[in-house]
Amino acid sequence: MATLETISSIDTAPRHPIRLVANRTGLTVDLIRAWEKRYHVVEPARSDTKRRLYSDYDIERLRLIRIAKHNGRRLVDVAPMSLEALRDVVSEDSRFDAAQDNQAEIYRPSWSNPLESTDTQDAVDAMLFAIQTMDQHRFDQLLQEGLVKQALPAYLETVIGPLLREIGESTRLGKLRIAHEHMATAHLRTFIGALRFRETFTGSEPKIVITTPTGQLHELGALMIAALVSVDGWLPVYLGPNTPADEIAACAMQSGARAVSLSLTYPADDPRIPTELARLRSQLDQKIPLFVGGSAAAHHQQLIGRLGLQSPPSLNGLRQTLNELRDRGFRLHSA
Amino acid sequence: MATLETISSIDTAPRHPIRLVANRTGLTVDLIRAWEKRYHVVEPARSDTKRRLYSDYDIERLRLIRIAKHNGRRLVDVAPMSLEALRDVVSEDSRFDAAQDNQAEIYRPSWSNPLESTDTQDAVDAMLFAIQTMDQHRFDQLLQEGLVKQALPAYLETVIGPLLREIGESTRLGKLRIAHEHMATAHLRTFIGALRFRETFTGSEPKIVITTPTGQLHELGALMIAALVSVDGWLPVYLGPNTPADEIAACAMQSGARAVSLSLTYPADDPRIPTELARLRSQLDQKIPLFVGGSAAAHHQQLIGRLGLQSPPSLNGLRQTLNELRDRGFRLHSA
DNA sequence: TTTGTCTGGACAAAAGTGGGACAACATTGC
DNA sequence: GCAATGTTGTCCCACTTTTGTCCAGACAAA
Repeated sequence: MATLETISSIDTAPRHPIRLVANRTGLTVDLIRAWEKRYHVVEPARSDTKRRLYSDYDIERLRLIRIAKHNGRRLVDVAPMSLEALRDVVSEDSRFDAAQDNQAEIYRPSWSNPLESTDTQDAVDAMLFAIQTMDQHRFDQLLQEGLVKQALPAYLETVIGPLLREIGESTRLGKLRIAHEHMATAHLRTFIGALRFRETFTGSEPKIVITTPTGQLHELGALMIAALVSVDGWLPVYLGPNTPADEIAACAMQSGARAVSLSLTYPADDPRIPTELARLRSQLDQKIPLFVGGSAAAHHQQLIGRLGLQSPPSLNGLRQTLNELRDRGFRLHSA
Repeated sequence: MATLETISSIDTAPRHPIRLVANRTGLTVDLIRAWEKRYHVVEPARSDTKRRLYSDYDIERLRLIRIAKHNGRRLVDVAPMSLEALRDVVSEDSRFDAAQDNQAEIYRPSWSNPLESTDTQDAVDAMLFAIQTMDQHRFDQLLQEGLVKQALPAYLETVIGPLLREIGESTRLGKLRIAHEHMATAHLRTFIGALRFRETFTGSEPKIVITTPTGQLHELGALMIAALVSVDGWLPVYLGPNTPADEIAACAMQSGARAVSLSLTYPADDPRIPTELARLRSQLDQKIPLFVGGSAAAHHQQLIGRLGLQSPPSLNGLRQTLNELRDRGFRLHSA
């Protein structure tokens, strides 16, 4: 696959002329030179005739510096930073932006299957390529095709989950633009949301409230859960992202839900998470189990244990636990 | 116990320029300086050229003070408070807010306006009732039914649009819980998103980039536009909410879009809006028109005029303008 | 020949600073 | 109530610092 060759170490071989760098970074040629002259932002190698030759590394630096500037940093401050420091600064800034940007979804499914067959990996790569070229139609097509080949639960676990993780990672590393990530996220939101319409309801399904707590703006993990559990005969009460604990509890009460499931992804260390979880657990009927999943669930193991929450290791684990709960509940209910 | 570890130690090293602080807190640069001048809200360190340098601690203070203000506190009262005192005040206020929410009345059809054409108003009322009773299935059913009775553009304008306004208003007034609003929003996101799949593409449609600018987190307006224009033979490049100006411009360039449309709803007075719009307009090819719609567009009439943007008064107006643009473009293209 | 890049410098726009003015709004005292 | 007073967001000014753009003359690439 050539789409996303491992990006961990960026090529430092000097090969790109300044014009190409300008095109890729969105800076002007003059500006790149001015930055070099004044702050030594990058020190490109030279050809034997003194032409500047930039490496991928340089381009990455320039891109990040441009973003940092846009976030309000001063050139003087960011110019001497290393690539790693720049990445930290940029991700920190966008994380703490007042409006809590949608950027850089780092979805690391703690419940993902470590063994990946090449088949699904190819599918993911093809999708990433479609995203990179902004080929929405192709992307839709691939999503639909994949769904035909596998049952929904397996599809979510082996394709959609890894895809989300790769998108997040690639965006963070600058391989994908934020615009690409936005487009992909919006399409996936539509796609996964539409899955739920394929189910028919009898009205007697047990209900499960699904959402993300305050501060967690990425809803795709939660939406995947909603799609998944509806396959198994649950009726998801889906609240979207960023719901305060009080509201989740009230909703569970009003709808008569038998379970609540939350998805935690980003930011993983939001200080509001412990408070919200504790608050929710205390307001919720003790008989209602509270599930916590998502890539960031691992950061809160201790808390989860103390509060008596459930944190299934994978989508499959969640599914099984819910099935047991449903059947047990059914017996109790009819007895 | 570490469960509720309040982030006790915040970095007090001065390093952030005022612009970044404005970005992170949502305050304007002027306001931050005014607060310092009058109440010494924060006393940032200075660079050797007298530029203000704020610490994380300062930013946290400013953020809390902004929230306290939003909750109705007076600046004079909160300005001298310590960080801990501020946290207490803010959490106390939000608890009180939540308590008030609990008193939300049961559905009263006070929102049925007798003057309105009863048919669509009835539909909206019925949907609101379904939302309040958390009857998702009924809500879906009503949404689907309504779509059968009217063509999509009329449906969006006479039912979905008013419904969104009513939901927002009712939530603001406490008639609906936040949980209700979340459920309704999530469902509408799925419903409207699914509409776009009904269209078939030939690949020769003109493209239009549709999104909301940085800070605008509500995407339903933009999504409605995407659904609408696809009826008229445009191919929407839909980016979801909260896209930085640079990314919008880059996306328009890469996808070769012929138009860009933004939706502004909330917050209407976000100080980033003028900057982002100006930035976008300047980066975008002059030949590409930039449309600005949504309920908050009215707050920016002057800006829209100055930048030469287009702001159609209604969805229908947008539709007509786009149709003309499409046909004109077609002639030019084939001439 | 034409186009692009190089260096060094000049210039101008943008953004930050201190000070102050002002209008919108809320609160207080009568 | 109503006028006086206090509060607060925004804007303007004159000045400095920072940053983006442009130019000239020389050279290299196509």
